[in-house]
Amino acid sequence: MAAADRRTRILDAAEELFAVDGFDATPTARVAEAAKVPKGLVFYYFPHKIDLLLTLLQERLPTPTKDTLAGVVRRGDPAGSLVLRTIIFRESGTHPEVRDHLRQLRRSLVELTEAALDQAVEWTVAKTLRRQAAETFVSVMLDHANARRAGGALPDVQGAAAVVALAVGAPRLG
Amino acid sequence: MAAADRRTRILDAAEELFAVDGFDATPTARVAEAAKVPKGLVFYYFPHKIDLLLTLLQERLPTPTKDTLAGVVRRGDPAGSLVLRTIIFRESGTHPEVRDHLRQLRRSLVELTEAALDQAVEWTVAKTLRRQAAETFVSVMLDHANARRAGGALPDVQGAAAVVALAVGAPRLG
Amino acid sequence: MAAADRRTRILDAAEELFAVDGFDATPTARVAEAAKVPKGLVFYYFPHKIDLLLTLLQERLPTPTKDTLAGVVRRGDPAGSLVLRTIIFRESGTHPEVRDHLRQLRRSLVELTEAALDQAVEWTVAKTLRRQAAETFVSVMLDHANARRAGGALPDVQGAAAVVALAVGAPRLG
Amino acid sequence: MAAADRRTRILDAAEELFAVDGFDATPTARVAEAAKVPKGLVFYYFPHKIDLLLTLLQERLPTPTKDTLAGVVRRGDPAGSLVLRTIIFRESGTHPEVRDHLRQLRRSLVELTEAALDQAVEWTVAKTLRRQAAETFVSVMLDHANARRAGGALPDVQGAAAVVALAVGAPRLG
DNA sequence: AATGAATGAGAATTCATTCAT
DNA sequence: CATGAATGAATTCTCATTCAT
Repeated sequence: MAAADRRTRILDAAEELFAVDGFDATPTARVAEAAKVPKGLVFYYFPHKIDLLLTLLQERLPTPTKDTLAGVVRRGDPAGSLVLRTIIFRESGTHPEVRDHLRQLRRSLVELTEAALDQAVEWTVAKTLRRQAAETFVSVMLDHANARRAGGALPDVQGAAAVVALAVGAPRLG
Repeated sequence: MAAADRRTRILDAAEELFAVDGFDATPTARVAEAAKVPKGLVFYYFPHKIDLLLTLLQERLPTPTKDTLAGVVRRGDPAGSLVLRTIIFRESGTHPEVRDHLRQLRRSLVELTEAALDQAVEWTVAKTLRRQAAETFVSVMLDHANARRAGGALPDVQGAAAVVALAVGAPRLG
Repeated sequence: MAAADRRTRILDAAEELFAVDGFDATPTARVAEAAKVPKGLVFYYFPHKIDLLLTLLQERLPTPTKDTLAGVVRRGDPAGSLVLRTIIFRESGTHPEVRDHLRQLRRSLVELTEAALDQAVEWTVAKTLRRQAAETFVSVMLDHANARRAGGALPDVQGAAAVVALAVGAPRLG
Repeated sequence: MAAADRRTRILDAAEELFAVDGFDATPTARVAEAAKVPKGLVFYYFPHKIDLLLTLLQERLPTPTKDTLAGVVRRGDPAGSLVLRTIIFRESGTHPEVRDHLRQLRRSLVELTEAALDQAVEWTVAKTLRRQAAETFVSVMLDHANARRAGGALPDVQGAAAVVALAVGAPRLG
């Protein structure tokens, strides 16, 4: 219990710090400090630094769902795990395992969006257009997540939803 | 001129290495090695490592032009400076100066796209829609550049162009 | 008895691992793992790592016997491990107890060899020569054991036996 | 010059410490300290700890010569440390390069001893016996060096020389 | 008696940066 | 101007040992 608790605290700290400062720029010592555990304990649970990142991805990155999508459109924000996606973006260029997660995330988002489009319109949308529309929207979602990390002005996800809806002739998307 | 040449070689090497491995993961020694100059010379021209990155941004990141946009739509590829944008994305979360560059890049791309939309359609597009359409397209462009660095499947920029064109009622965009 | 069993398994594992990888290069955790006991138990029975080695010395290093010697000569191999084990100790040459054991082992091997020589020849060998011959042979035995760890070509123990036998004028030694 | 000097001091310190305490038991920090250079400099010249050992091997391990052998026999001591140095290498029996050096050293010592035997006796010694005699003597030399590290009683190298000489029928060896 | 979580003192190694020449 | 030797703070990781339960 205390044990699980401390492991959790370590992951919490890592998530926060990796998102803010980046994986490479975050010494394990700082993770330990933020988690208020001794340095050795971090390596007890996560023998290599990269294991922290991988564990975060495996245990905390939820598979996108219909709700995810709805949340994105409604609030312009991909629900809870935005922080983790932030991390994914940053590190995917460097760590292959992370890259795979990103690839998968994109694919499942596209599929989900296609399904959402199908439900949103009453008529049949041409396959190609549907795919293009879905990919466009997913790009905006990902760009949004990425921009949030990068700290610039955030793209307007709802606006994109409107644009895409118009393109497929639907009144609204979501 | 030999001097200018060596300085250029250093920047070339830095650009390449930063793009591939990331800024933090690239020791200055490796830049020197790749540029075939002595290590001391790198610090002679760029007293601090970050100066390499900043100089790259200032001297080599072109302001987007109409041609940029045309190139993106036509070839689905943001012209020459993709590499630098790669760097921008990766480092923007960590280095404030870099973040500013990214912000500016996005803004000028949006403005440019709005202008392009105006030219592409014969009638007047509602301001809000035009802005949303432009932002959507810029998101796709940036997502494309980012995805290229991350190494996943590349989003379909031309498809996005088609979607956006449809949304604003234009036959084609570009 | 379960207890005795587990203690034995720990010593077995330690002996094997120390012989193969060396004392310093073998973490106690690996001993525990190899013995299939929890890590804490190793320290329960052997409060300090060195105690593993010392116990091995005291409980498992048999006093060399005539049979030992015969085995060495006949098979060119230090029967089962007697000498091989000495290698273990050499590792921690800094530890006084270990050094003492090693010294003693050498002495008793020399004495044994002298006795063997006496039996092998029918006439009396000069004391000095006998001692020199015995020491020579013991050196070869120990060098053999050492070389085995180091992984090089093994010295020819039987050849050495022949040489020594010739020197003291005996037809054969062993 | 100052540079070469400091590099030399590092190697001197390493040689001394490795011989006394062993390779594994000697932190690079202690080498630096003994050489009176900053820790970083050790890694500047020898990027990995093992390089210290390898360099010692390549630069300081002389090929054994006739004089070596004579010294060994005459003073019962491996002239200056030739063999003593080999002990260093035995430490890191896991490193292939080190093992190779050790193997080679043994071989060249055996060859040298065979040549010495040929010169020492007037008649022809049978090939097999000569080889056995040489190997025996080399084993004693190596065991001597080893025992020195272990700190026990030193085997009598001159006695071994006498034994070997007797075996091949020569009055004296060396 | 038994154990696995916890700890912290090192260990090797990296690297931006300085500076004497 | 140019350079490569020099530096030391920082970083990841290891492991013997302790101890609460």
